[in-house]
Amino acid sequence: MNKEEQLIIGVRKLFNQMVWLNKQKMEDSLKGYTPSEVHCVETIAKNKEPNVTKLAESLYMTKGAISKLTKKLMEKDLIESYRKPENKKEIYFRLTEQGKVIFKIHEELHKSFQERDKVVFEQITEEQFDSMLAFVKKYSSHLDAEIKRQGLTIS
Amino acid sequence: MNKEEQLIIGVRKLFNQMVWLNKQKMEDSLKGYTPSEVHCVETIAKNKEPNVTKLAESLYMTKGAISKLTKKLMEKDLIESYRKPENKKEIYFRLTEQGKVIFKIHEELHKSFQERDKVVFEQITEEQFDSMLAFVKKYSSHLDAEIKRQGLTIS
DNA sequence: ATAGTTTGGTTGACAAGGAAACGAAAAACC
DNA sequence: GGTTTTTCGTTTCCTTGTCAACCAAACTAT
Repeated sequence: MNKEEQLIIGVRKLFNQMVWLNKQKMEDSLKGYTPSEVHCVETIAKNKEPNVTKLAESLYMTKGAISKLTKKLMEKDLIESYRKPENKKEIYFRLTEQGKVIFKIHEELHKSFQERDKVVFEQITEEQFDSMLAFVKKYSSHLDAEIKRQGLTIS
Repeated sequence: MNKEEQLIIGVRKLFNQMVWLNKQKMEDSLKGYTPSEVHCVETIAKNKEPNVTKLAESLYMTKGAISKLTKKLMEKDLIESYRKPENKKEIYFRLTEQGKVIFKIHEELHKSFQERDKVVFEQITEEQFDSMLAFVKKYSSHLDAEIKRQGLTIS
């Protein structure tokens, strides 16, 4: 097995572990809200003027899925929708007060994950860190180009 | 946003892109087989004497999911099950000839992904490569320890 | 030996998400 | 302006995977 493969497999495993482990924590602190709901709240908080299509792209989910997810989040009163007077087609979302609370808790949780994993990050140099960041960014835009090249879009 | 967060978010995005892009390719070359089916075939091929529980741990899925997935793969005649004479409880799996064909195609596909992404890997030094590998490995075992520490198991 | 415990696997009810078809609004084109 | 095309969001149907209850085999301890 060559190094490229090793790295990909390693990252996949790491990713799975993270999802698995964090899910448990999330279920404790944020009972009643699923990971994707929380993730959606987070994305709405961090994007400006997100609509269904934008959310679908950010979350790598289909528009249909987002449509249902946002509906559920509105029923749970975490987000609300609004429109712009000049456009009767697009629907935008923003957090409610309750949604902001959830977002805050989620942020705290992430800080605790960082605290938990601090030891790992302490062991690498600033240069290593930067080179990884650069690599990930480069790889990501390479794939973005590749996705575009194939005329693919999210959903 | 600090660097740790940036890196995690970057990796998550990268991961999503990869899944998204590769899924399209897979659907072309391996029509009739879903990504998880193929992934399961791959895992059966690469592990020695895999049973339901082992597969669940490797694939980060529940035993129930594996039970159904393997059943489907047996119906599609990609894998077959066998037992050991001294143990009437555990069920092991191995590839059929047809399964080996699928596995082979999947391997080729992966090579083509590597070819596609070669440019990205060419831009980094051997040292950078190794340091990333070491980092991922370290992080992974840190999380493994954390998972164990919490008395969590897969399913 | 046998009672209790743990481990391996299956099942059924349920929820999340994808695919495709659809209607309505907007944009593009003449 | 009217027509076609594209874009945006929703809905329905279906698949996949989780959860939790369950059974059977294996292990443990007395």
